[in-house]
Amino acid sequence: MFVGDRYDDVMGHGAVIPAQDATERVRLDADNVAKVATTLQALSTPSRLLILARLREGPLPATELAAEVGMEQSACSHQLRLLRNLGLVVGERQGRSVVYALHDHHVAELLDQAVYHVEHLRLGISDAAD
Amino acid sequence: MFVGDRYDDVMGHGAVIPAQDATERVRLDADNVAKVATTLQALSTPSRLLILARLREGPLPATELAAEVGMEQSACSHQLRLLRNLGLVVGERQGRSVVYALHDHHVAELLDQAVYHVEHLRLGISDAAD
DNA sequence: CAAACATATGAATGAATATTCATTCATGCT
DNA sequence: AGCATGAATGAATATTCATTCATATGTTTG
Repeated sequence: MFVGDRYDDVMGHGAVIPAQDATERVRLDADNVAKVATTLQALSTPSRLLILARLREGPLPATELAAEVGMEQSACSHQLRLLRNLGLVVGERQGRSVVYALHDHHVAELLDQAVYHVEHLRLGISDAAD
Repeated sequence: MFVGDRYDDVMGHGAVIPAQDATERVRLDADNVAKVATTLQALSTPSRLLILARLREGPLPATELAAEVGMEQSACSHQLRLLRNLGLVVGERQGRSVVYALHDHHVAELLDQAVYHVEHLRLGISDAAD
């Protein structure tokens, strides 16, 4: 399993700017696609979305987190590992607990943007399977 | 329920969420979650991402589209149906062809934002399965 | 109408993955 | 040390889902 490690400033404008002025195109080459897809997959399930959304409001120990999103501890832990491996959340041990939090503001914004745009789509979700 | 507080840089990552529209908070109730998750799932696979990314640059008839993203016609059609059902793309018949395009600017922006944030995540993708 | 082209569909298969159960590991308390 | 709590793990199961093959529907042109 390989990972390109340096995506620092792929887009070339050293500062954080809203991407809405799309001067730089979406530009998805084969490399990026896999990475983007994999990461977005983390947001593609209700359980993980709930976890992230909850953490969006602030850090929380694992057990409380599981309780709040209505999952079994084990199931939640599995999903947290996934999110951890993807670098979306971080867990810090504090006594008996491990307090989880979003990794950084990009995760938070990604969440916000995703929810915002999805909410504003005229989506006729019918998704009659495949 | 502590829902609703701000994410006042609890982590110390210097992340004060700008959010283009502060009135629209993340607010994910059980209803929304499913919809958001379902929609984001459309972006969670390389094939569909490629399709959307290509359409992001302009409309295209189905066959050309399939060719450009390197998929079989059938597979591409299946994915297009999915995207259609989700309201992310639209297809308009023009003679023999059906020309596909992104549904609206929200889809385009969702794509941009997703790619932008994912690119800027220090993600240690290792995802050692589940 | 027939032939050729363009797209959609259905069934089937295989891979990926979310969940549960049982167990283990780690930490704190008395 | 012994016990209780919190979290992670592995194996097993069930579900979800992307792709392929074969076929159907639709559309234009000869």
